[in-house]
Amino acid sequence: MAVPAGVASQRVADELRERILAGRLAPGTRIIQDELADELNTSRLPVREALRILESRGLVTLRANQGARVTSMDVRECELSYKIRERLEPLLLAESAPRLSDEDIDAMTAVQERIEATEDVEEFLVLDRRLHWAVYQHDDAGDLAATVNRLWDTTQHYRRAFTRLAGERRRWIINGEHRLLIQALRDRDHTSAEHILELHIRRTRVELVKHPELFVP
Amino acid sequence: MAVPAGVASQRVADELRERILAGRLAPGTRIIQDELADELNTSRLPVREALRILESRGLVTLRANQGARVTSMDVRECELSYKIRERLEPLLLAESAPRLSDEDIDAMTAVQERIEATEDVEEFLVLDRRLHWAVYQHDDAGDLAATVNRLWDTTQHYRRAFTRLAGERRRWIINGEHRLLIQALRDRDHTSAEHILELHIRRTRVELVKHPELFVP
DNA sequence: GTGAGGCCGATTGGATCCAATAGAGGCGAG
DNA sequence: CTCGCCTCTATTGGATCCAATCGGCCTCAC
Repeated sequence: MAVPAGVASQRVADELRERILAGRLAPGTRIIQDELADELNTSRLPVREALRILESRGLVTLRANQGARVTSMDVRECELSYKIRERLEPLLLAESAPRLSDEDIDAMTAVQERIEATEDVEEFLVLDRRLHWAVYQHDDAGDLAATVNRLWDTTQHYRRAFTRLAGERRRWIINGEHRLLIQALRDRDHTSAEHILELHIRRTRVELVKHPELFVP
Repeated sequence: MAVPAGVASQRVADELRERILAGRLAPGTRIIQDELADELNTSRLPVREALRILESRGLVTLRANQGARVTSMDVRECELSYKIRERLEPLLLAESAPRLSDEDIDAMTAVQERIEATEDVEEFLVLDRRLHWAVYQHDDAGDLAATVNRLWDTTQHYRRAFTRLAGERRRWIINGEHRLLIQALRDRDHTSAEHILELHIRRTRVELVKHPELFVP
């Protein structure tokens, strides 16, 4: 079976990213080039390029002659990621919101209803991310979106751990904020939407740093 | 002569980045892997890895089977980069400023004096960047700094073009803002420093977008 | 028994070779 | 003369091979 198409290194990078984001590769895990190459039916060369790509995205950490490991963060770095998100995501919203259609906003509501219905952590993570990106979907200059995406990627593992120990109360606070955000967008009140979004991220950050035990494996 | 040390792909990436930032490779220029490999006395493999690295940094653009080109921006993308800087650099300042020593601030003043003394565009670009990074030097979580650095990198070419056509009046406005910023830092008035920095970047952005002709090569 | 030093396997880094693709230029038909 | 096809070459993408380096383990001296 020949490799179908597309640049192999991109394919490897996508696969590896997926494994990390899905939690199948924990922070600190060593990545051996040969193993990955064998599993993905390719040579080590695309794997090496993929590792460089993911290093630049912050998902893996390379050290000369010592191989690659899944990047791990401490609580300080994670907090800073959230502070960056607080400043950038409202900007992303401002770029995208004027072009949101009523149908787009209906779709957000539908996603939010599924968020409220699910009990599964993995499903929550997927849907929460989908909701945010539904808000940003009409941003046209991809650079900002790429930066923010990177922040979501590098903090995904800790967001999962945090979600696991979040109780029902916290979940409903999140849902309330999401509902407020969607309503502000529906009202075309973009300034309020920006503020709600900023507060939503800040509040999550403040809760997160109350659990430094998530960062000491 | 053997290659001294350090990972070759990093060395190639650094060299290529330097050439782009120095303006020796204009946006849109095609980069041929063989040529670069010959010039740097290495094989194409480190060059390929270097191109991946720089692609992730936004400095080069890769298209499958069509090689690499120095990334070019339109006025819209450049404006967005400045908007991002407006939000992130004050944050970077807030992280770093509390740890600035009096000597650090004296050094900034010295750099600013050199900025005011020079007539040379290249020297201005170097010193202006050095001044800003003197402000941010005590940031410890490198992720934010890396993001901002990337923004400086990708807009460097257009900053150069803009500086070339800036008259004496604009230069003195910039100098005034720099002086205000340094004074606020000296007074340990970090909130004002953040605001001055944000306004400094915003004003530059507003001026920049008045010259869309810089983006049509 | 313990610590230092050296050897060996595992793994990464780099070079060369071969295959696949895109773009340019020439050739022929209309 | 022009348009379209086709070959041919320059360049990129991928695989394999060889060299360099790191870390663990064993040995030996004290």
